[in-house]
Amino acid sequence: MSLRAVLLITLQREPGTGYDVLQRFKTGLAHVWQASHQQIYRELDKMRGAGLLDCETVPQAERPDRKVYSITPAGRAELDAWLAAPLGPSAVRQPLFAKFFIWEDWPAEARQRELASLREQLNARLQAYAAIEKEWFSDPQALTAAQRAPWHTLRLGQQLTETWLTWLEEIQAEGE
Amino acid sequence: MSLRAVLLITLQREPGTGYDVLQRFKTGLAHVWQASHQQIYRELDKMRGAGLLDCETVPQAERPDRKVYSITPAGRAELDAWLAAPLGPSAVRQPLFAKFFIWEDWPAEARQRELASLREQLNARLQAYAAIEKEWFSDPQALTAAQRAPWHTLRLGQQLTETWLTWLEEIQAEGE
DNA sequence: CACACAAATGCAACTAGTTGCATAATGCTA
DNA sequence: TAGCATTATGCAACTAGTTGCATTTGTGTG
Repeated sequence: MSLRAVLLITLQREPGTGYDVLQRFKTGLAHVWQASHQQIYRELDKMRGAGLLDCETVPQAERPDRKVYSITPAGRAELDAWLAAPLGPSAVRQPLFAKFFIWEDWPAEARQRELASLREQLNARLQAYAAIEKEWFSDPQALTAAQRAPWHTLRLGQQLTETWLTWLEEIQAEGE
Repeated sequence: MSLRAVLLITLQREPGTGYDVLQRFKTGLAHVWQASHQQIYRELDKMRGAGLLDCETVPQAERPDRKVYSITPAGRAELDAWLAAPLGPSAVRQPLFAKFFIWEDWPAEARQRELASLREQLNARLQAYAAIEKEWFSDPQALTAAQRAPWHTLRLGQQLTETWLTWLEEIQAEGE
């Protein structure tokens, strides 16, 4: 259901194609939602079938047609209903934590590789956040309420990543 | 794949039934992995079929048989392979963040309910952590290396939850 | 010129997880 | 004594997400 809602949100802001949505998921929305192109195309088609989206096919010279989706009143209603209902708790799945539960059998070198790899991932994430911040929220003082809200989500993302990194550094220091 | 690995870990520590594993997922492993009984039973049977687990059926007077699973050498090998390979990055899916991206159309009362509900969930999580800490790690000084590792995961869980709560309080304060 | 990449879409087969229902005994509570 | 929780298992149908492959044309790189 949540992918649907995210698609409705991005398309109510501005109609677009599956490919457009994919690009938004890769840049401005990267810390909010990620999905493969296959999933996006399939879901958009299902939503059109369910009457939540309209689809206008724009032929292009010598290239595959662009299918531009826009939200319908029914889609708008579904989005409003989703906004109104608080989200349920999400399931906990922490494969890394599981490895810590079998510490005795987790070879030291594998462990060090794992933690180094995680560290890279976390640093890469911080860089991605910085890029988004620079592009969209370069002046936090000048933000309107509507811009300020998504900016808060970026801040939380950064803070969570920093919490991870601090913990990681402690663990790595202890490992020597 | 990760559910498999988590099942291998819990069963190599001590053989048990699907029901046993479910109980462990509800208590000591609650911040590591959660899965429904259906998923667990199905996966255990598939793993037995793949030769990763042995199954011994223990009949009980007037109740359904207990099926006690234990890990085989093949299962052990699969677990070792999983431990050796660093985990890939996990997909980002933050439905709450998505709601912040449509702030203009997110009614204030729905928003307040959402944040209040989240706050309860986070506080409940902290309480669950405290219960686990009390039961398993009451004396952090006296922990062996093998106990110390899972204790670290609990600490990170707590710190992440606190990061969330601090952020939430800021957002709620700003909302007035 | 060959090769890779970007723009733009899609099918098919798979794995992972959810939801609803069902069974069957025991023990506890109103 | 009726109803509910616990112990213990499972099927069937569903939704969600992944992986591998395939098409067509332009544009840039070595």
